[in-house]
Amino acid sequence: MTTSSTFITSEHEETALTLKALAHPARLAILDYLSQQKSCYCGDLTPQLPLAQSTVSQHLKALKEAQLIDGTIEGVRSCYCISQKGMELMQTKVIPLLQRMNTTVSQKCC
Amino acid sequence: MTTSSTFITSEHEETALTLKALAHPARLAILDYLSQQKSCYCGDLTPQLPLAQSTVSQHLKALKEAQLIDGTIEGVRSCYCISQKGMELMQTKVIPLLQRMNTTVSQKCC
DNA sequence: TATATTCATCGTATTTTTACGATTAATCAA
DNA sequence: TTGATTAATCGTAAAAATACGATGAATATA
Repeated sequence: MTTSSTFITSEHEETALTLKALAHPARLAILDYLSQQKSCYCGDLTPQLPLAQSTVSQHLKALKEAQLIDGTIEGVRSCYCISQKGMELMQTKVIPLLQRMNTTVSQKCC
Repeated sequence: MTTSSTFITSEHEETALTLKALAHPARLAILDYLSQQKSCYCGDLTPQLPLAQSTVSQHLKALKEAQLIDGTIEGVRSCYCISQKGMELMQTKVIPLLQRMNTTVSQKCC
């Protein structure tokens, strides 16, 4: 892990953590699914994914640690949903950073 | 690497690759810098980053392979710039996927 | 031509990520 | 109470990412 400097800012550090949590096909698929389903149980995901139950649980943990989803225990099951706080983070931090890279360069470089 | 299914689509696979390239503080910082500078040489970056020259070169390679930057050899130096094609990809693929997760859920789940 | 500069690549060590099966804890149903 | 279900956690193996120094190829300069 690199420490933040003038060049690498804490914004870069923090956003990289969120992007890292997003940067896996299964985790993107889970988030995509949750955005349609409002909520689901871990057990709903496992049969749909080409992954073991323990692996799915690990991915959910990663998403939760990145504040992208919320999870609650409901009896014997665990219910997950998109995190409002996480989505705000996306809107205010992640997407703006990606957006500002797109400084429509008029002429090709070099 | 997981293969695409109905649940994990090729969109998820492809976007995850782009996000993975973005998911590092140094690479974000480089892209951020390039978005302001239009172009720069590898040698401009190395002294600003807390990383060895070979490591910076590796990060540039990763960004190039993800189509996020273009690179051209200019004599003894290498000139890099934001890739227009990559930015289109961001606008049409990556950001839309992130955006559509934000289905403003009215009530908290679970 | 000889030397210096720039940067990619190679080899390698370390850390992190990804995945699995086995186990455990908690709850539910019979 | 007993047995089944659900999902987290543990231990572990394999793969990928990250980092470095050393080297080499190409070009520029003296």
